[in-house]
Amino acid sequence: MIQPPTTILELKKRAQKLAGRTIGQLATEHDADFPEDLKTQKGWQGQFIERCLGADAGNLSQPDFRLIDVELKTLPIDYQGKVQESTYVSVVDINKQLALMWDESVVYHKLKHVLWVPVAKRKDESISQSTVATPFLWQPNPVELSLLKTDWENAMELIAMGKIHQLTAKMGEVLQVRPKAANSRVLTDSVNERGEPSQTLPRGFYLRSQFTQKLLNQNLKK
DNA sequence: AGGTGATCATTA
DNA sequence: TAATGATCACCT
Repeated sequence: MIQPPTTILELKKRAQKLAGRTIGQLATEHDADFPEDLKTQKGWQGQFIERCLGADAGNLSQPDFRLIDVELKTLPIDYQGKVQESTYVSVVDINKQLALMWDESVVYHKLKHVLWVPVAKRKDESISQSTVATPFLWQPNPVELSLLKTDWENAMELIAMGKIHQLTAKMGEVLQVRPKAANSRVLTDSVNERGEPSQTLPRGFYLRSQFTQKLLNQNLKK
């Protein structure tokens, strides 16, 4: 078990050591097995990198590194540096009675400081051949923060109005809401437009890949 | 049941 | 082919 990093600098140093290494090399060092592909182990890579860096939040709704309040996100890219997928952030609170403010939200707490770990992979390449690119720490600038806050507030307002059925993945400039469940038949408690108890498919907040692509590009320029 | 880690796979 | 909607594994 790797100890959690106690300072940002320590985390940064650990992360930088991963750059240029393949997942196969890291798995050997950490005595870990890796799956053939991610079809049935979609979260394996993210959890493996967490383990490599000493993340300690488990599945609590908190940033991964609790001592320093930093969230870890792996970012799937190709060898041209193109982001391959959106980034899951957290579940959507569909049945919270009190209306939360942005500053108190899980989304804000997780995104206010993120260690991005880009992992490059070719489509026909095995997991073990995937290569960690250059990890970078990110804190949203005022513009980014404003975009996130607006998207979050718009989504939460619809939910508070009982109009979650109107909430689609097409909404949100940088932060969207999409299903987040074992399958499409799963239901969770909600409240409808008349304020009556209801049920709906669980949803999650996701960062659009166009947004994370910009973060990656900005970091390359530095 | 509902969080974590996400990517898969079909649609538009 | 990008984006949306669906799904997989593990944990508490």
